[in-house]
Amino acid sequence: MNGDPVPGRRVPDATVARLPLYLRALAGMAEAGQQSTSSEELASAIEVNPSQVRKDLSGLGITGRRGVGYQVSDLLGQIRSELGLTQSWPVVIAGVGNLGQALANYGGFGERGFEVVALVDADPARIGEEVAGHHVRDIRELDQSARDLVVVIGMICTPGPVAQEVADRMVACGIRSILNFAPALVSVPTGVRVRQVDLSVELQILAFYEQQQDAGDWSPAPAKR
Amino acid sequence: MNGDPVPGRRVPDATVARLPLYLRALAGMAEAGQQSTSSEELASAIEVNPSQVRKDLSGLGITGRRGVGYQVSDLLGQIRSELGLTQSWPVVIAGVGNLGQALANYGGFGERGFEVVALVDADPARIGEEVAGHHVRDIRELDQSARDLVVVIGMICTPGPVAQEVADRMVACGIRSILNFAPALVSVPTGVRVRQVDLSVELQILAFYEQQQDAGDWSPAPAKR
DNA sequence: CAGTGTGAACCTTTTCACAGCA
DNA sequence: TGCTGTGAAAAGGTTCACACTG
Repeated sequence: MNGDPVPGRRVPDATVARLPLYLRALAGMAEAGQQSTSSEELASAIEVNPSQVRKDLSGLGITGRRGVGYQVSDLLGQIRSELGLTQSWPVVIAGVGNLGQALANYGGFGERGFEVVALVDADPARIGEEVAGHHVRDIRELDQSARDLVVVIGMICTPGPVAQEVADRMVACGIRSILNFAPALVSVPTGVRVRQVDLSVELQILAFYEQQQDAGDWSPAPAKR
Repeated sequence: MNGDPVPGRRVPDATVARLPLYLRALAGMAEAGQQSTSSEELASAIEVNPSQVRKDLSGLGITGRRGVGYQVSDLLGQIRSELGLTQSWPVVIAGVGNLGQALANYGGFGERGFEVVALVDADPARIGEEVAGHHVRDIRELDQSARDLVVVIGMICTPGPVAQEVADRMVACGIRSILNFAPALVSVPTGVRVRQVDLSVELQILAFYEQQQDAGDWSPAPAKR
């Protein structure tokens, strides 16, 4: 199945971004008891071209059977292993406002091997509160918590202005991957990865296309993501 | 009318995706009382190449002064108008679980011209509740609400399995842009736009790169500044 | 001069087309 | 026969280099 003898080399970023989508589609098929699938079925499930699917998979060294397709269970295992989801990843959330609480309670993480193990905040009123089965701790204990729990992934759910400070603190205690929901860019030393998720950015992009439609009538609606 | 290589205005998707980032950077500058800026400053604020900035702007027909730079206030106005943020967009949220509530309370939308005007849910226990200053209404009244309030943007914050059903309902009442937070792809007729935001996808991508580092030899990955 | 505007080179990603194999 | 695997072409996006101008 895997334990990959490391087939090709570097996986294109665009492929990496699609792996979670394949995973979701495959999980659905497996749950429905489906045994095998095709590049065409996968492609339509995630809305890309079938050759794209074949390129992605073959680039990972994953191979199907010609004339037949891919084995759902194999594929599931291989992609899961490629994404590093065979282990469980402890995660810390900084900032337990509305968004932080929502994420702490969000079931989708656990299902995929991410376990929220600590919540921290700077607001004294919040410290000690119980959220999603955890005590909220003082952010100044982050160092302690992160090391104790071997956390390497942190999520920032604070207001924008303090995001950088929180990120620095995370980096200082050995966190190497940060998912930043605060509406501010944070900068980190090389070797640390940041992904930015700004909810209002997505809305603004929708507004752009909405307004395009109103303004000048383009004949064919692209309909692309 | 003709679907040909139109000389005028076709903004590349990649540019559109950067506009909200420019906007945020510019808003910060304006707030700090800064009068003018350069492609270099903007570039470093959003972490792209300066020529990228000049390409983006000139592609929008926005022009600076050679040897000088761009006027912050002008630029702000032009990008805001390009994004359609001179008007206010009424938005409806379907699903008031943790995430829906967080979004309903999220300040970042209002600042940018998105106003949450209605919350709907299918759970009888939730209907009538007060969330973020709104009564939660029965999702079956969505049609009524959406038309009354001229909503064209909807956010889906329901569990995955009902997302498609909710999307269909939204489309049926005239909503043309959907931001889908549910972990499921929804399909819609052409002319309706969907953007998918899956919180666990982002985490999975981080996990991939995290694992890469652990696994392999240390051929210094670019790690782009 | 400092910093924009832009053609051309370059790189990444997607799509096409078809050979190859169960 | 049906569907994978993959070179080759096309499209899309980014970076370079430099002419140009206030």
